[in-house]
Amino acid sequence: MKATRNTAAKTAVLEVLEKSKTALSHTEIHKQLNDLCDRVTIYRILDRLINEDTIHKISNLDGTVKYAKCNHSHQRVHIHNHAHFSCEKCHEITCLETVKPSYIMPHNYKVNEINFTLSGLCPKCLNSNINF
Amino acid sequence: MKATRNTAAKTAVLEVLEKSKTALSHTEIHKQLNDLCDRVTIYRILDRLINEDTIHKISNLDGTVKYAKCNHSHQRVHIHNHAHFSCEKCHEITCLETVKPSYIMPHNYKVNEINFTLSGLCPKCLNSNINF
DNA sequence: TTATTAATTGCAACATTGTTGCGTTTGATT
DNA sequence: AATCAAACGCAACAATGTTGCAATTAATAA
Repeated sequence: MKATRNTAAKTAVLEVLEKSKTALSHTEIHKQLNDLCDRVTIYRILDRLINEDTIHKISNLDGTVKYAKCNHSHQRVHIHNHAHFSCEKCHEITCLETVKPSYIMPHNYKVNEINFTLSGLCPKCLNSNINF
Repeated sequence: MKATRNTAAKTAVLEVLEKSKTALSHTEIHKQLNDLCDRVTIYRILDRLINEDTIHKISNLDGTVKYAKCNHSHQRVHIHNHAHFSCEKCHEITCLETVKPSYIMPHNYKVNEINFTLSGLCPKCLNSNINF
């Protein structure tokens, strides 16, 4: 495989994702970096980080794509099959690392990966709705 | 609510989706209609069909968006919370109407909708892999 | 430290997907 | 047949992602 380098831009992208509690879109990352590097460069860095298994990509119900740092802390083999929550009000996406769905598949399907996204109201927005 | 009309284009779009065993993208529908109507018209028809609850929209892991006819046959109240299977080889998306995941959520989240997509190999592609 | 070289970057151009405004056409109703 | 709002086509635009290429730079060896 190709050697991969640590560049200022890559470090900065990773730092932004590390600091964020929620998954971020390409545009959000670009804004936070404040023209440190080109739009295209960010796409390429995100691709590299995904290949390195440092971040993962989340496709939301509404078609938006977000990125989040992987949590490798507890497993030796990293599995992406956790759930994501997408808030309908604030549009934040959070990883629900502890939520793992169980399900029964029909025969003759080979499942390699699952994507489980729930949407509704996150705790923050749920609380601010109490006054309704 | 606004009155909705039956037009040639709407009938044709619905027919294409009815005949298809798998979910189709906007582009795929457009090609099948063979310039019966404008690209934009198809987007508007799809929006209307979703509002009428005749079809549903599926966002795939890779960011592609597909549409499929709803199966209203057995329930009085139609629920979209079934799973979808996305084949990594032929890229077809099929509705797994019988697969409903069970899961345990953390407190303080209000779940309104769920999206459960599994990817891997569909029965067709799994069989053609036997010779490997 | 300097030279080497392949990975990375910036820029421009392009592709795809989806949206909006507006004048025209058309389906359903009277 | 007349009415009129829904639906349409077209042009223009916006957002998101990709590609080719020349210039720059990080990591390695000399």
